[in-house]
Amino acid sequence: MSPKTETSAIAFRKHDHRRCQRQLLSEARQLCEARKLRLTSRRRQVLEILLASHQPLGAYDILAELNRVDSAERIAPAIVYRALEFLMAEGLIHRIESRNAFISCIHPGHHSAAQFLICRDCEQVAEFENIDPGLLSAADNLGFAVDHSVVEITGVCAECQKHGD
Amino acid sequence: MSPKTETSAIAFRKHDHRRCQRQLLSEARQLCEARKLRLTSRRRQVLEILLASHQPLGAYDILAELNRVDSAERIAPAIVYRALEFLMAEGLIHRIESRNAFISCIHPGHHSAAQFLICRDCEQVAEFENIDPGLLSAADNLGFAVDHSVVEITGVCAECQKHGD
DNA sequence: CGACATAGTGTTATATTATAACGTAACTTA
DNA sequence: TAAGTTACGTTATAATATAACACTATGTCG
Repeated sequence: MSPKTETSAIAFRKHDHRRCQRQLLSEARQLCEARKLRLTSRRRQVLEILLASHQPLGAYDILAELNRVDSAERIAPAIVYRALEFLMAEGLIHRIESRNAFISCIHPGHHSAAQFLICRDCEQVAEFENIDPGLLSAADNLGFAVDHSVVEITGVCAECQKHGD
Repeated sequence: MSPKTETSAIAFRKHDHRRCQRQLLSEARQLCEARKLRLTSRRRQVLEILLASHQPLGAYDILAELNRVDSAERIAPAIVYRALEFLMAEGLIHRIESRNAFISCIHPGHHSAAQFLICRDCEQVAEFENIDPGLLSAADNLGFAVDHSVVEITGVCAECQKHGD
């Protein structure tokens, strides 16, 4: 396994997730500061909810979590979608199209193409950077100008295979 | 441009679409016959609507088209979704996750992984077969068992670049 | 043929995901 | 502090998808 794979597939490896979480939040703060953007408390709340795991959450799951934590409020969907829009625009989270869900990015702010391996059993998601050069060269041969890529591979991770489905 | 690319990127090339359409419908019929499956008239209608172009259509677009063509009926969403489910299971169409839409498959019945280049201007979609070997080998190194892949690259095709956006 | 089993369809209702529109609050900067 | 801008809150609704159940068509075996 290459060092690159080690970093990318952190979701599928035991790691100190508290530290992972703190690290990513701190990178997000720095990034917003550098870009003169406001990581408001709503945006931070939504990011923190996503940073809590390497699993994708639906917008309404995030909404439920916000409403659970601060049970005095009754937050509406638009609020969550707006925070998600901001976080995606800044490369702090990704949308998993095949699940209508969102996940924290492990390389915050890199706008490069991401690829995901999604375990359908434990729902952990590993993120990789950089898209298939073969496909890119096919696009290039066609004169196709690439903008955005969605690469989502679903399957069963090694751990879940061990435990049986 | 390789011969493979020529075939795959048919959507981005001038071609006799009538013939393309007839050919794919006939392949679908043969495939269902071979598999002892019923290509009922509903299923055929939905397939034909998708075969009419190399553009993805939403389930509700298909529904509207069914209701337009046979204005006596008032068809419900479930009917369309059921036909789509059958056609996907048999590899006659694909779902484009990044658009919540469906498109006819140009290699009917091959259950192999498909990859798409989607023009955000003309909405034509080119389909390629076989997934990035680099990503597959990363999956393999992790002991990740791949089931299903979603590879959707959005951009602007050569023709639309010429015409300016 | 006729009774049964199964697969497909039609219908109603509802769940899930996402956005539009508009007013208010908070921050920023002169 | 006033004006401009950005973000938030609220209400309503749009767009996408599925569940549940009754009815119909098709196949099949006695």
